Amino acid sequence: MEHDTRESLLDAAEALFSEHGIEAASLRQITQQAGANLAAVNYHFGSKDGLVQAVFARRLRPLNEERLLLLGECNLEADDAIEQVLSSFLLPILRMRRERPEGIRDFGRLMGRAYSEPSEKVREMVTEEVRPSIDHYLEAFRIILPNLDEAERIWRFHFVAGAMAHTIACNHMLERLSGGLCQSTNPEEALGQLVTFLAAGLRAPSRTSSN
Amino acid sequence: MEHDTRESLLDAAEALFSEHGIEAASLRQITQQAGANLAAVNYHFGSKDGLVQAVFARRLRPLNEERLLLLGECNLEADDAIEQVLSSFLLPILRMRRERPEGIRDFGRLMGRAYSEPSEKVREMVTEEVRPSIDHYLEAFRIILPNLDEAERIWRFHFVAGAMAHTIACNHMLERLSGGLCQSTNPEEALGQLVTFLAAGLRAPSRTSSN
DNA sequence: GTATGATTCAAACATTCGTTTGATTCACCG
DNA sequence: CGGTGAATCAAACGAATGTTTGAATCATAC
Repeated sequence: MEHDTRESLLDAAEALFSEHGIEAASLRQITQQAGANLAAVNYHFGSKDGLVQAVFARRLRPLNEERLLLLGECNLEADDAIEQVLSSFLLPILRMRRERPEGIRDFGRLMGRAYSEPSEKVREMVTEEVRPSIDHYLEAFRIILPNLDEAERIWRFHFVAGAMAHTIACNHMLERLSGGLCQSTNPEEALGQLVTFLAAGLRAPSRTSSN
Repeated sequence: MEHDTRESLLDAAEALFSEHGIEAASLRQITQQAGANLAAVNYHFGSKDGLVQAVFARRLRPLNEERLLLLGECNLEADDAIEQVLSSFLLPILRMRRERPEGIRDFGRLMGRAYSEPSEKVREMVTEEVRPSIDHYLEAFRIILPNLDEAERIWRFHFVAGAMAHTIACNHMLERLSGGLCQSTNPEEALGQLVTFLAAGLRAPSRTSSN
């Protein structure tokens, strides 16, 4: 089973990156939690940077594929096209936090933090991994928000991404703020609240155009 | 001028925390940029943690004072009460990024990242510094958004904070996304876009209540 | 001018980091 | 069985981290 150590390293790295941050998680912690030798990371991934990249790529590729799949199923001319597009964007990553082989849960937090990572190397890595998906969504926005000018569309897409990232990365704050009243780990609840809020924001009249 | 070194250390730490992250900015970088001796940080602040706390406290105290001052000036029964409250919340930190003694510019990015800091110590430090301000805003929300139930109000306040934090922390991404079309460093422009979007989101009908 | 306390300084402290090395173990095929 | 390459291992590498130390320097007041 050569794959076992590789996967164990990715799982441990994902969990520890999520909990302590990328820089603060040491290779010694990671390899110990994975039950592997210290040198295993450099053997399998070349370096810590290689490990970081692999951690993101493992989840981001299928994540963006699922997004684009759902986006393709949206009816962009329906009355609720905005809600459909938002759901296709938000649902895949929200679901990630609850489902399947346990480890995926951590990736949400890690991903929510990735946009504002201090390390430029990490930010560029993530940005380039997400960019093609972003371009498709901006294109969809041009169809479902024709009354906005291009700058407004980009601003509002930025806000959508911000609310999503904050919801995912800062669930601890939401729960403390609400005294447990709001549970951001429940994907259906989080999705509903997000879509309602963001769809209304996207529908706000243009600040410049007459229409 | 005993204050000179203290302030220089705070300025350098603020800039380097903002650029490289709190953990990645070393005391040697900080003291060198401040023109001080390596031991100066431990002398003036006791430890690196003490320095971090001082960096946040220096800006957060006046920031929250200004927020509450502006909030007190809002007419919560006016038609545009929502816009007024949002402006009072967003404007102070957006202005910080452009104005005054140079260093403040960096604090926005640092603050935008603070909510999702990996270090729990830092997060709690910032949370406790901001909490009283948050409580006042939640109270204002109860007045201007009476049709929502409490959970919805907290969710939406969370989204407001998220869009703001993302706008401040990830301006680089907005500019790259738009090819320079959107300039988040312009506080008036950013405020206008944010308020338009967020006010519409806050006005979305309740998902549960009948009204 | 000299004494006192605050401040600065160069140097070293013990840890920890990511990475490398070279030997050892393992699985698999001829 | 013997051999070949992948995989794992303990050990050490050099560099960087936050912190501490004790002497040197400064400003201030008597």
